[in-house]
Amino acid sequence: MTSKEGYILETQAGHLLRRAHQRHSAIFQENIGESQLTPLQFAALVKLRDLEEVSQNHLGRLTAMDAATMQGVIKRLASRGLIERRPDPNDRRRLILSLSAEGKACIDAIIQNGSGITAQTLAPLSSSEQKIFLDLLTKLAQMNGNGD
Amino acid sequence: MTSKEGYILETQAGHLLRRAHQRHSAIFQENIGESQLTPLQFAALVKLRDLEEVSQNHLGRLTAMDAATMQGVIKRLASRGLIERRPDPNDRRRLILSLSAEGKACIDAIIQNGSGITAQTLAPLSSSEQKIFLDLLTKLAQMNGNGD
DNA sequence: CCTAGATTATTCGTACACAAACGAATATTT
DNA sequence: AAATATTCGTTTGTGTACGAATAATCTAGG
Repeated sequence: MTSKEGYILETQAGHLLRRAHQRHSAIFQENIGESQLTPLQFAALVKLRDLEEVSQNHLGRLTAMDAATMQGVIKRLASRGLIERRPDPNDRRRLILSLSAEGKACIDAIIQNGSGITAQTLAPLSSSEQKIFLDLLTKLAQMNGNGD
Repeated sequence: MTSKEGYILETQAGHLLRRAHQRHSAIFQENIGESQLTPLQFAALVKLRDLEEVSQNHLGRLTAMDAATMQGVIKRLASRGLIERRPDPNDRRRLILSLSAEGKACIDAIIQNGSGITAQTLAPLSSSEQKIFLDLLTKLAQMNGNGD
């Protein structure tokens, strides 16, 4: 009777991670407002706001996106006029990315919501549980042997 | 100096969930063997193995995939001969899904790896931490007010 | 019975996600 | 300097992810 129930999908870490990520994405979308930024677009703008100028691949590493994904995200942000691309005079392979005026205004106006989104995502947990969860999750998010 | 560092991307739940899910996917792929099943395809086969027969949308709800996503996953599994589709005589809208002989053999042979993949995903945590983490993650994976 | 509403599967469009291969450019080695 | 290797950004192909729209079908209420 238990022969084929030895493996319960609902208790597997991968399945739960996927569902938790789904739920977070839904919360993100409900709270990001009319800018209609996606989680990845938001992450790219946040990092760009911190660093002022970075190359495309470097920004990809900082936000955990591979080169192909980054290319699409940047293309969409650039087509909306939120970021600017210019060639690196010291390395003609590179594109230097920076926020446009609109991009800076957009992320400045929207970044407060970021903490609210995280709070709402973690709302099912108590305050102490949230700390523990983030601590453990951070360990699980670490890739082996890289990190810029 | 801290004016623009108030929001740290690396400590946000959404970013960490995304990275942890990325890491799990990589582990999954390294351990799934030559079947080359994806996490979603694996999940669909596992559920189908438990239930013998389900409609497509119902299986989607059980595995947390929307109808459009499910359609693609099922189409690929069917084209590989791992599952079979037949119309429901009691409801002509529905497709009844079931494992084919090859599908059953495939998932039977591969499901043992499932626990290993979870173990490897959680390996950075101690045994007691793993229990706590899965408990908290389960709470965060719960969508509000549904679940079939 | 019969219409209004819901459900099933499909399709379209957009956006990740990543392997693989590519040309151009830089870096390293001999 | 020449040959080799690496890095940068791009493109292609496959697979999620999901909103929105659709045709076919079922269900419920009048």
